[in-house]
Amino acid sequence: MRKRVRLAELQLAIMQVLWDRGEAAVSEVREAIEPRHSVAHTTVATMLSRMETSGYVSHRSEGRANIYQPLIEREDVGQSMVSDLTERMFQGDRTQLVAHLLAGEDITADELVRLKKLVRLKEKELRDEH
Amino acid sequence: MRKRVRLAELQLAIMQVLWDRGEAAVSEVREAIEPRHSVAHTTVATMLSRMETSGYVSHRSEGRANIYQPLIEREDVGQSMVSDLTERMFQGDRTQLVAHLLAGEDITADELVRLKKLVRLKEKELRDEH
DNA sequence: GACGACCTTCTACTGCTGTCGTAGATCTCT
DNA sequence: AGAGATCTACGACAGCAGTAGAAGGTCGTC
Repeated sequence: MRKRVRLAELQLAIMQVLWDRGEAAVSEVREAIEPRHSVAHTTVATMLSRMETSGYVSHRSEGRANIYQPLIEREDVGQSMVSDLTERMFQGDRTQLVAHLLAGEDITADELVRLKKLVRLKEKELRDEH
Repeated sequence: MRKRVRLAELQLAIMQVLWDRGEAAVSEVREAIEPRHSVAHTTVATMLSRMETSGYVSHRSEGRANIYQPLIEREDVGQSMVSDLTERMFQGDRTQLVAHLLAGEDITADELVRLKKLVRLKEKELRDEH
């Protein structure tokens, strides 16, 4: 059982970059998050440094630059955050979560098909476990 | 379009009580959240007072006590928070969200059935819109 | 009419997140 | 060698969430 991780806004954006690329220098991270989060270079550096303290990333030094790598996995964090929301907002009722998801106005027929597939797949998986 | 609301841990716990009961005095709220959040009476009072400033609740005074009521709706907050997570964690891909939900180990066959029903219902709803 | 129980309001402190500026190291190009 | 660009490291500060003590009002009951 991995421990629960809850990442805040900017931290998550930064992690996404690291997950996408495997590793990245501070300036790469900064550029990558630029569209949504327009912050100074030092802001990113500070964040990364703190995230290292928290055990989320590690770095090695390459020339003058620090290259950061993720230490936690995207899948784990994703699952943590979904469970977390389910518990806090819907008292653990997963169907509630999905209900709210579907209530979002702009859901497409195509998405619904994919969702059904996901559920069917999981059903099969459950059956095969015995 | 209602505005996005993101509630933190304790605040959400407090809102849940108000949603469940329609309204509640500080001490009621405190008792209700006790199991998960064991905090002083004044902590709850402070929180509620700040939440009033943020426009999440309002209160009227009944005798010596303040009775608080929710000003935001459970449904709206639920949807806000789901959208928010979907965007921040899964780049808006809702199927990803569900995939992670299903990856939680302890999902039951019964839940899967209910999920399928939800999706089918939504499909029907979409079709009927034309 | 005084006591204790119960409430609110005010004030304050901690820790986390976000945000940078400044200082100083280093590389790179002319 | 000197000028710029680029990086890190450090320190600072603001805002929000959580937490609660102290001070002071109000109510019921002997």
